Amino acid sequence: MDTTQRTDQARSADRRRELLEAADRVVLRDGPGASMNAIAAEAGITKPILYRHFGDKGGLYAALAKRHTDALLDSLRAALDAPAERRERVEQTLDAYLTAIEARPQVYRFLMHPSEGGQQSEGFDVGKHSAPLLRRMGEELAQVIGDRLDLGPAGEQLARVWGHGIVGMMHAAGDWWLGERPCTRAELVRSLADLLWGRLAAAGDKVGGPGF
Amino acid sequence: MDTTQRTDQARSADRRRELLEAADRVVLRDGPGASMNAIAAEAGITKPILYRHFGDKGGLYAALAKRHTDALLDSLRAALDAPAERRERVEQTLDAYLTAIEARPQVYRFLMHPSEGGQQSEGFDVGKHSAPLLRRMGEELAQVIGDRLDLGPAGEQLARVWGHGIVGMMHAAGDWWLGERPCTRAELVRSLADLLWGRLAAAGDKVGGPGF
DNA sequence: ACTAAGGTGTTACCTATGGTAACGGCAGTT
DNA sequence: AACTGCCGTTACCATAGGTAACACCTTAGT
Repeated sequence: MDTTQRTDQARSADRRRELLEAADRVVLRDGPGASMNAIAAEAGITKPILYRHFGDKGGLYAALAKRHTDALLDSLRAALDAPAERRERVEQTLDAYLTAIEARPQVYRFLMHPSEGGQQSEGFDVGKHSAPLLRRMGEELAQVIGDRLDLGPAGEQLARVWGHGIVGMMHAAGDWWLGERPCTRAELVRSLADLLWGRLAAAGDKVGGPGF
Repeated sequence: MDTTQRTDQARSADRRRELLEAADRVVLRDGPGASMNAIAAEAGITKPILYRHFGDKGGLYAALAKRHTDALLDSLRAALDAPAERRERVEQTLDAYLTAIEARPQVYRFLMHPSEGGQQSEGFDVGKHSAPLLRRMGEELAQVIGDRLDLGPAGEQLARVWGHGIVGMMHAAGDWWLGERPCTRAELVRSLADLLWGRLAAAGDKVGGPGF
């Protein structure tokens, strides 16, 4: 009986992984607009099985998103925990994120602002995934900041604001960069780190201008 | 003949505005998942007319988004151009943005991460709108920064990176804040401005910690 | 060997939605 | 009176998400 359940569960888990991998391929190929039918076809089966495994499309996409999100967060954590001075760590982390989105843009386009790829203008309610990743990254960063920096009495809150703010900065800049490729990754990293290091505040007004 | 065309055009424009206002009401009520049927019903007409006016759902939503986007950008420009010193302006701008999203969260949820509201998990390809607003804000800010700050040879590029980065920071932090309300708007503004002013870089390590 | 359970898989169907075709009517112009 | 141009309708199509009902196969227990 134990063995039965174990084997059953194991097979089910295996199947689930297979299905997720098929879904992954399709999403990577067709974009986030991929239909359940297409995914099922790629997996060599039909829709109802997908629904039995994942409940609904949101469930499938959530499972898919979780995979990549976890992977990305791991790589970011590694960069954040590296033995180096602060500026170096920040740059490493930014670079890790940008490297990831550069290597597999489709994946991260899917995670961030879903419905975009795909020839069809169809779609579904994918907004649910974007938030989770950004939020998780924000909270994670906030944790690190709050743990390691001495920010005074309201430090906890400050850390959270900064965590989400920095993640948002990274995300938006990365997204824009991925679309226009106006510079190298290293330059982007430097520019963002400079921003975080207060260079905006320190910069001088342009001569003759109205000041800023 | 002239009069004819003029009156026809005028009536058409009026109608278009009416339709947009109806769509606005529905989107505000039902979220971005609002169906074309619902919008048509609210306007007291049927679908084909909407399609004649806006082409497709994307067109309608684009028109809708443009309205709000323009309005928001105006208010941001005003804050950015106010006669005050730099820090003050930055805070004013952040505050203007946050005030706007606080006053009409539904609108900005629609503009930013579309498909989210609505009881249905239906949706359509709204990802197209999010980008435009963020991008436009980013470019606008980049312009201001590039125009007024002396950033050396690569200043142009730096300004663009910063523009998009800051906008992303504002967006993500605002979004998170709107969801959790962990502090007052003024506190959030101060925290973000502090971040921009390099307080992250300047903060001391926590005693006993591994450093950051 | 027979049965019960729980997984896999199918076909066929329902519903809602974006989108369109074909039609009719109502104004003003010529 | 005929023409043009917009408003508006009903009816329809295609596609996508999601579900019901049914069949199969493997394994456990009797």
